[in-house]
Amino acid sequence: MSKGCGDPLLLDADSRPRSCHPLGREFFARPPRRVARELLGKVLLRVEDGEIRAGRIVETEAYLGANDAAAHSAAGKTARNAVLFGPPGYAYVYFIYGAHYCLNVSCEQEGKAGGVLFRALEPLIGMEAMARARKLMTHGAGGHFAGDLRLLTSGPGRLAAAFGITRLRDNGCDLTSPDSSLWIGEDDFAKATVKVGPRIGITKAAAHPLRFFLAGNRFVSGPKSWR
DNA sequence: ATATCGATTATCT
DNA sequence: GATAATCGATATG
Repeated sequence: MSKGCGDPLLLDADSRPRSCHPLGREFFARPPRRVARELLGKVLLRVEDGEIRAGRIVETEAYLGANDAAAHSAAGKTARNAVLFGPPGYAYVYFIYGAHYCLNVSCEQEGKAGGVLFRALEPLIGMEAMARARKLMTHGAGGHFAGDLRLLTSGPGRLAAAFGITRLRDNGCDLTSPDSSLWIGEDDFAKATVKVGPRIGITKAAAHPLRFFLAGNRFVSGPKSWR
């Protein structure tokens, strides 16, 4: 039983999230370790053609700029990773394994690299659109996704696909502005216990405990033994 | 339930 | 030319 399931966002007449307000730039202008931990329980929103997709952030990883061999920014600024060196609160989207996009948010002040990878969300709103974007809609289900909701947003590649995130569209997007198609909000969610462990899928600097997740949440990625 | 493996391409050496 | 902050399919216990 995951916490947060019965914590719906209230929507006003414009279908805009009412009880959810954007996180300010200063939230992200801090060390990635801190931002990664505090992002747990916050909400990622995609607003497109008046339609909303939203998910509770339940798993993140911190990447520490120059002091972290596993970070994309470790070897210095390039065209690909430039957003990580820019001002805080912007989307860094990269393409990996010839197949998947992954979403990060820039941290620290401009000039200092650092970021947080979004690893898993608990779906709140727009599961049908997420299933469509993931190409998981089954025939004859009457527009309702009947499969396991974990297939939508449990994993960095999956959540990016579910939210229609691509580098072309979203790299450099301001995640602190509700006028953006993609932004991060805060509601009255009471955060559950946070757990920490080593990051996933990396070879360099693999031992550091920089993966954060909500204890026992079923939407945390990977096998049960990781939750 | 856990393990292994192939796919596929942007980016960097 | 090698590598990668992943996923889904398949095999095996």
